[in-house]
Amino acid sequence: MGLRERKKHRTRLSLIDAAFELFQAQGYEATTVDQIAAAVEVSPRTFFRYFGSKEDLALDFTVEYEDLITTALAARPEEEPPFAALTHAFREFIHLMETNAAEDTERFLRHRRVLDANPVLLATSFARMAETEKKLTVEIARRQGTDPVTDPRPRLLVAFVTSAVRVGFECSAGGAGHLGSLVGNVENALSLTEEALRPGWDQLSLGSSGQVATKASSPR
Amino acid sequence: MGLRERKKHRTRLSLIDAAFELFQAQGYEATTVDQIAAAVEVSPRTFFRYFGSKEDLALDFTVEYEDLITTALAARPEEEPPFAALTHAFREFIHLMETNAAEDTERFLRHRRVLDANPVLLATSFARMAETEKKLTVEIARRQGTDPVTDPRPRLLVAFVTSAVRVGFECSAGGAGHLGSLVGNVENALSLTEEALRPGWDQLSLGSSGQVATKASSPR
DNA sequence: CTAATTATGGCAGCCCATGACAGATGACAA
DNA sequence: TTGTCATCTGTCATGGGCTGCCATAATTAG
Repeated sequence: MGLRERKKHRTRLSLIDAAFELFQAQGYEATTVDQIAAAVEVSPRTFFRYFGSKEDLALDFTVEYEDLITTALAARPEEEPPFAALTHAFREFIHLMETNAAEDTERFLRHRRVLDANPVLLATSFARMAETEKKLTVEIARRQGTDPVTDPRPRLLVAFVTSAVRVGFECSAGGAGHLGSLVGNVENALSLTEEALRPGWDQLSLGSSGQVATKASSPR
Repeated sequence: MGLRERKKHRTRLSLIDAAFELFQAQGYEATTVDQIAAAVEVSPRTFFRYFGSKEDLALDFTVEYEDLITTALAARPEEEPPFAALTHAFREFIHLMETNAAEDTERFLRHRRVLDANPVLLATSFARMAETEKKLTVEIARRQGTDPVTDPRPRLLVAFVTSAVRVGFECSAGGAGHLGSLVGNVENALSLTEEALRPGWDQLSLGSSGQVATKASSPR
């Protein structure tokens, strides 16, 4: 890897770190791109060569997490039922945050704190999750042997699990920022979801419909 | 109602209608506030006196819908189990769009089309739904006789149902814009969700935990 | 060392959004 | 009707987010 590339990578990380320090110190909205650029001694114009927008920087990690989750799901054994595969993938992801290098763990918690302090940003981060949901749905549908676009069931399954994770995060939002409670809350939400679902529903074993949607009935 | 107030109301509606016409013609992003203001022959500054932002205008109807849904839920009979109350509230809401005046129905469909064409906007609309979810959760928790902040179960139930509605909308996104298919898809998604959930789970009848979250276990 | 590639900085400009001030318009009472 | 008052509206100025353009400086390749 050449000098040029290393330099770029370093600048990128510097921008992220400087930005999040400012976000924590004075809030996301109150922090201007000029401030971030100045902190790294880079022209504001250059900032936008690294990140498409201030929001892009703030939510940059989401793409990394998307990779982690989708690959975690892909790595689950083929025999595992869809719901178990999904929840285990998410569990693995969360526990990865614990076993990570302390530096990465600290970054993760800082992200969470900034997001929890900015409802709009938090909402946007979940909005970006929609893309991840699509990918997860494709994989789940494959495992269920159904079609991810005409059959809403894999989509529903994915939505249920991601909802649980989201609720788990929400529960930990206010309370401090230590990782343990967050992990516990997500675990708990996933367990509750498992209790809530009818056993075997995720395996499409019964001859239940699911394709009714394509008929687009028009009552009344 | 005085002339002044009528005028304001008329200007407000004109702005919304002009905006959505432009949104459909050239896209949301490509439409500037100046264009909207010009179309209604109003100064751009005045635009911001009616709406806090361009996005506010585009998502204005969400607050109206929030009212409809929360009051629909509140109106459900007290004996009705929580899940049924929720789904019926949503069903009523959707069917209301059908029985509405043709003008309102047309507006509703136009909203959907613009949202479906703008992923960011769509995502933001669901983000705003978070507020609605909170209110629904409070009511559901009340009916379940549990606490909406310490017990994640009512939150999960609400999240499941709203997820289903969202998936129903998604299914209808591409296909044309006629109301029938949308209603059918949402109905279908709700039915599938009912199939997916373990009967009685929403009534917290069993002695299942639910409060485990507060212990914040930290495995590994 | 030279030449091509590429990152950077500065500038000008667009759009969104907000505060301040002044003028216009409707509301209301004498 | 008229005059006062509240409120709405337009204009101006400002700041922040974001982009295109061009010149310059740095890195890399030959």
